[in-house]
Amino acid sequence: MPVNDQPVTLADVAAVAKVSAQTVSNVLRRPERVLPKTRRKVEAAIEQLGYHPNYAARALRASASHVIGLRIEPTSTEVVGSIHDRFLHALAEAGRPSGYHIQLFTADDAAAEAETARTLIRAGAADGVVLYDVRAQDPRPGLLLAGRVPFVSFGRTVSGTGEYSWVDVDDETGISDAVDHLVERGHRRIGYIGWPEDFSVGVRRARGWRDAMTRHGLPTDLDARAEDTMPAGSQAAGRLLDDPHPPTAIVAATDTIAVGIHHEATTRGLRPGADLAIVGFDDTPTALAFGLTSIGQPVTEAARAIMELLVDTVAKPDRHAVHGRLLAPRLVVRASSRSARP
Amino acid sequence: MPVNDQPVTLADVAAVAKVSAQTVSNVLRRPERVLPKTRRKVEAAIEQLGYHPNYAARALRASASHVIGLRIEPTSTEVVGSIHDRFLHALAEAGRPSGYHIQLFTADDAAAEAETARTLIRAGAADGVVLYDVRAQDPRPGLLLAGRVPFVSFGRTVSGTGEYSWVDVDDETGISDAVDHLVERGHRRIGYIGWPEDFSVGVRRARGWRDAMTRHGLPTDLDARAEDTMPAGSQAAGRLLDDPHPPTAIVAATDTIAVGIHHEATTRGLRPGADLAIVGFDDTPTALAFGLTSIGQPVTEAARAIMELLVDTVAKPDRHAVHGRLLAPRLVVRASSRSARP
DNA sequence: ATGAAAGCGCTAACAG
DNA sequence: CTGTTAGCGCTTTCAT
Repeated sequence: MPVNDQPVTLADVAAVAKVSAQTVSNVLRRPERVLPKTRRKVEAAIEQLGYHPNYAARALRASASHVIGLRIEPTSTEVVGSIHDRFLHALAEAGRPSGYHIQLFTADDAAAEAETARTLIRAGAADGVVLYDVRAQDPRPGLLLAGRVPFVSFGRTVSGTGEYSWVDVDDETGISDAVDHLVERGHRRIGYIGWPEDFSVGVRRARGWRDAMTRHGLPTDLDARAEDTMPAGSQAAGRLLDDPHPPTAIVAATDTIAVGIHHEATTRGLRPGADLAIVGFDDTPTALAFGLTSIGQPVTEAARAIMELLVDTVAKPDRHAVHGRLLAPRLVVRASSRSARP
Repeated sequence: MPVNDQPVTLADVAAVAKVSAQTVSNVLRRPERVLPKTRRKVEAAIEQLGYHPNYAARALRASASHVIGLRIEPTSTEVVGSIHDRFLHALAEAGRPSGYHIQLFTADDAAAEAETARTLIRAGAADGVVLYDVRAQDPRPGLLLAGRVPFVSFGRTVSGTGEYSWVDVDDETGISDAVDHLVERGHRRIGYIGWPEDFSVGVRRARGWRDAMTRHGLPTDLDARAEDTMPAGSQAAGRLLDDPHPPTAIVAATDTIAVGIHHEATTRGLRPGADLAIVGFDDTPTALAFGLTSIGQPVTEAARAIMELLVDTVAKPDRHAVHGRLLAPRLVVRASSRSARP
C-alpha cells in the first residue's frame, strides 16, 4: 500500500502521463475514445500515483451522488427474528455493481422519514431512497410521491401500487404452501396465529391461510391473533391448544410468534414436530436454531430487484416506468414439521 | 411540502433576497457576521425557496464528506442474538448532531475491508471509518493504520491499543458481576460456556469468569467450550450437566449459547431459573424473550463515544490524540437467575 | 457588513 | 484522437 497523504488529482495523473486532464478522464469513462498507447501510459500513471477519482467532484459535476438513502429503524426489543440486517447487507451488496452506496439515516416516524428523505434528495446527498417494510396502509409512498423523492419500496400498500415501483414477497402463496405441506403430512386441524386484525399488517398472511384451508375443505376456526412478541405467541398458542379440538399444526405469521408457540408446546409437554407441527415466517436464524420450518423471503433477490428498479427510477425521476415485482417465498422444512402427523 | 424540481442554489436565494451569494453563505455558516436585518431577509428567501445547501459542493470545497464508512457484515445464520443492528442504528443516530452520515460497504474479509476503506478515504467518499467487533488478534487496526485511514474501533486488539482510538466494553467486569450475582443467590457450582480457547475471541470473558470464581474461592472445573451457535451451546450444557457434581448455574459468553443452555435444560426437565440459573451476554431481544438474565453492552453510549473520538480523529488525522474508552456493561436480571438457589 | 474573485476536482461541449 | 474552455455549487481569501 503506497502511503501518500496528498490527494492525487486528475491533473497530477495528467502531468505524470504527459497528457491533458481530459484525456485521463476519458481513459476512465470512455476508454474506447483513447489510443491504446496513451491509455496504457495513463493507466500506468494512475497505478503509480494510486489515483482515485474524487466522489464529491464527480457528484457535483454529474449532479448525481450515487448514494441511496435508507432509514434504519430502531430494533424492536421484542422481535427475536428479523430479516432487517440481512436486508441491509443484501442491499449494500446489490448496489455495488452499479456503484451505489447505501447511506443510513434515522427518523422518528413516517413523516420525519419522508421529510428527511426529501432533504437528502434536495441537498444532492442521495439520488433516491429505499422504503423498508412497507405495509398495507403505509403513508410513506404517498408522502415521497408528493415530495418527488425517487424511491422503490420493499413491501407495498394496498392501494396506489400503480404509482410507484415496489418489490414484495408473495405472502399468500408462502402461507398457502405451508398449509399444503402440512395437509400433505396428514394434518387437518391447522391453526393460524398472526397479528391482530386491526393492525392492517399481515392481512395477506391471514388471508393466505384462510383461503388455503378453504381450498382444502378444512375449517378456519383455529384462528388466533397475537402481537409480534414471543409471550403473545405463547399465549395465543395456549388458547388454540385449549380448544376441545386442538390443532395438530400451527402456522405463524412470524418466527417470533413461532418461537412463542414452540415454547408453549414444550412447556405443555408437547414435542414440536412430533406432537405439534409449527411453521414460522421469515426463515431467520431463530428458526434455524429451533429447528422450525419457516417461510423464507428471498432477501438477496429482493435487494437486487430493488436496486435495479431504483437505478431506473433515479435515471428518469419524471416519467420512469412503474414496476411491481412479486417474488416467491420458499418453504424451508425443518424438524418442527417434517414428520407426518401421528 | 413545496414541489419544485429545479435545484435551488445559493445564487437563487441571493437573487430573491437581493444580496450576494456570499452573504447567503455567511448567513448559514457565520450568522454573526451578518446584519440581523439582512439575515432575516435571507432566511425568508431560504424558507420561501426551500433551499438546502448542496452536499457535493460543500464536500468538494471543504475536502470533507461528513460521511463515515462502516462495513456491514453478512449476518451469521447461526447467531440468534446480535447487537449488530442496534449498533448500526445507534451509530447513525450518534452521527446526527455532528452532521455525519453512515455509509455502508461490504467486503469479503479483513484485507478487503481495509482496502475498500482506504479507497473510500482517498476518493473523498468518507472521512473515516468505524471498525466493528474488533477482536484480540484482529488485523484490521494495523492495516488501517498502515493505510492512514482515520478510524475508531468498537472492540480492541490485545496489543497496539496505544496506536489507535477505540471504545470497548469491559467484558471481565461484566462476567464478574454475573458471578457475584449468582454467588449472592447461593450458587457455588457455577459453570461457564464460551468460545473454544483457540478462537482468541472472548478470552477476556473466560478470564473474567475464572478470576471471579477464584476470588470467591470456588472451583473452575465447570468450564466448557462451544462455538457461538445454539446447538453447540446445548451440547456444552449437556456435558456440564452430566458432571457428577453438575452446576446449579451457568454463565454463557453469548445469548445464543445461553438459549442453547436454556433449551438443553428444558429438554432435561430442568426449569431455567428454578433448577438451573442461566446468564447470557449482550441482552438481546432473544434474552428478553426467554427471560434470560444477560450482561448488556451500552450500545448507544458506545456509539456516541465512537463518533466523538472519530470526529476528533478525522479533524486531525496526523497527530490526533489516541484514546481508549472502556465502558461498563450492565447486568440485566431476569427470571433465569432471579430466585435463590433452592 | 457586504461583495467580487478564485478554485475545490471533475467532465460535457467544443476545437483542433 | 487529444486539448482547451467552462462551470457544477459552494466557501475562503481579499477588497470595498
